[in-house]
Amino acid sequence: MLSIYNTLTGKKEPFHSLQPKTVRMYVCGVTVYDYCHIGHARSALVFDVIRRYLEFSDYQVEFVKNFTDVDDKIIKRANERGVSCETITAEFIEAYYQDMGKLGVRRATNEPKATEHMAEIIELVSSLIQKGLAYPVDGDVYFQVEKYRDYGRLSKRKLEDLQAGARVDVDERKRHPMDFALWKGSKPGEPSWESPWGPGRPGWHIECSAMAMRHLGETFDIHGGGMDLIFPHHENEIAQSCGATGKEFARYWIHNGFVQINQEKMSKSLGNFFTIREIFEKSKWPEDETGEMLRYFLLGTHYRSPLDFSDKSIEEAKTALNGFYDLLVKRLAEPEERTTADKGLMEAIERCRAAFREAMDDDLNTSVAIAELQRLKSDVNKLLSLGLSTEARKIARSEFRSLGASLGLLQLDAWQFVDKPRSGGVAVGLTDSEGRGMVSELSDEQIEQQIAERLDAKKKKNFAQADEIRKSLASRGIVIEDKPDGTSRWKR
RNA sequence: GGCGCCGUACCCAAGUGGUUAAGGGAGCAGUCUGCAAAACUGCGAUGCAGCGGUUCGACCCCGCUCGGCGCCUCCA
Repeated sequence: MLSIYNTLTGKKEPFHSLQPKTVRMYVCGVTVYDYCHIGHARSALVFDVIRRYLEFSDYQVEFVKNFTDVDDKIIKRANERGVSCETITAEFIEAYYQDMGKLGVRRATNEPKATEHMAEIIELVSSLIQKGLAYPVDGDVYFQVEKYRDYGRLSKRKLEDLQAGARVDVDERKRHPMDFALWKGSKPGEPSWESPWGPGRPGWHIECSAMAMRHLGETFDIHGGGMDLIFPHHENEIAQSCGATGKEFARYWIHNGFVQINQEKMSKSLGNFFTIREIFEKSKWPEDETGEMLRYFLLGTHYRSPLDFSDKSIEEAKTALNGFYDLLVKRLAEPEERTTADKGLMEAIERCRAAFREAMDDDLNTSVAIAELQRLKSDVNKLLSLGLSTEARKIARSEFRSLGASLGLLQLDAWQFVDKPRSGGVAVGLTDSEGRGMVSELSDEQIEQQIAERLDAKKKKNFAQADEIRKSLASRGIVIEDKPDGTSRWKR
């Protein structure tokens, strides 16, 4: 039974979907005016994993993630560049897909844009005015927070407390300083849509309410986003949505913790951020491996805890991943007739499966889930030396694959090599390599040739020459491992 | 000023009112090996920021102190 920490109640709660076997969830996406940084990556990844795990648990998931494509910052960027807002948003939506794709973040089942939901937004604002929860002023429309009883319920704040520390500009036209814009009258040169209050554009919060309700209904299961969205964004969404429908909006509110740099929140305003593409560009590893390293690193900490980003932590993820992929390759390279430990494998798998589920069921404890995968890795390595049949190896492989899939890990092509050995050698793809660029200069055949020469030298006890060849290959990123039977395997 | 979070070994990071405080990385020692590499085995917090309290018993509950962070404005 899955239980999830619900920001709304401040507790871990058993998860029950509204409709059996179906989960409807909405996650706040990004405002598309710039490249995404690792913080965005973490958020996207967390909800990607929640979605994957729900599917792994036999739910059908209707997953809606929006793009905010009308916003001050977009307008600003468009003006700076002298292009249209559409040009900007199209560019960064494309970049988003590229970056998240590299991280293995699957696309949501629905990815709506604010600009495509003006009718729903205007309708929602109108109904709030009708209900006396909002008021128009000079082409703007504001939500009147004092009229909504439960304002502050999500962020656990009282209106008075908010006011005391408020750093918002005093606007004479607002009835209460915390009243927020549902609709903004447009200034000349800004994108605008016709409305009962004149030409304008929606405020930030209303678009999410409108899109969520349009695609998931008035009440749905999960609403997620980064912790910084709790206030005011999600608080306002609740006020608008519940205010308009009189019904509950989202039932479970899930928020992920921040990525930090040296213990400080990573953010645009602090300037201490790394973009996703920057990390891929700087990485000395191939793209899919870098993606998985990042993913492993980001899932190594519980999703609600802060997470410090550093090069070192990424490298550590690499080392840990090597262990997994190396195991898969090993199983391939050494086919086996014996079945001595087959039974032990089944027990190990059963144990792992149960522990893995238990961990994930406990508020998505990916740290423990990964630890269980590690334990299985260790178990299998031990059993392997006792003797696992080819069939058993296949079973173990698919177990790693299926458990890994719910985290989006261990899905790399390297895995496929298990079925297709490459001329005696094995390309692992995850190894330490200096001068990776030179690797491609050596074909598999050339490498095999070198290895044959080395084995020959070894047979003649000419270890100096054998070591020389090994060294030479190593300098080109080829690592040789001698097997007990006198042959060698290699990897890049 | 208000609301909230965190402080676990060299590093990262789970966790529980009471059996050995997960797992990974690094390190050291050993098995294997011509030597390596990989794998395996062993070692590694008598203690979970500090001080009090509750309790038969606390790292886990309560209070205080110190240190770090977040939100209250746009923010994943």
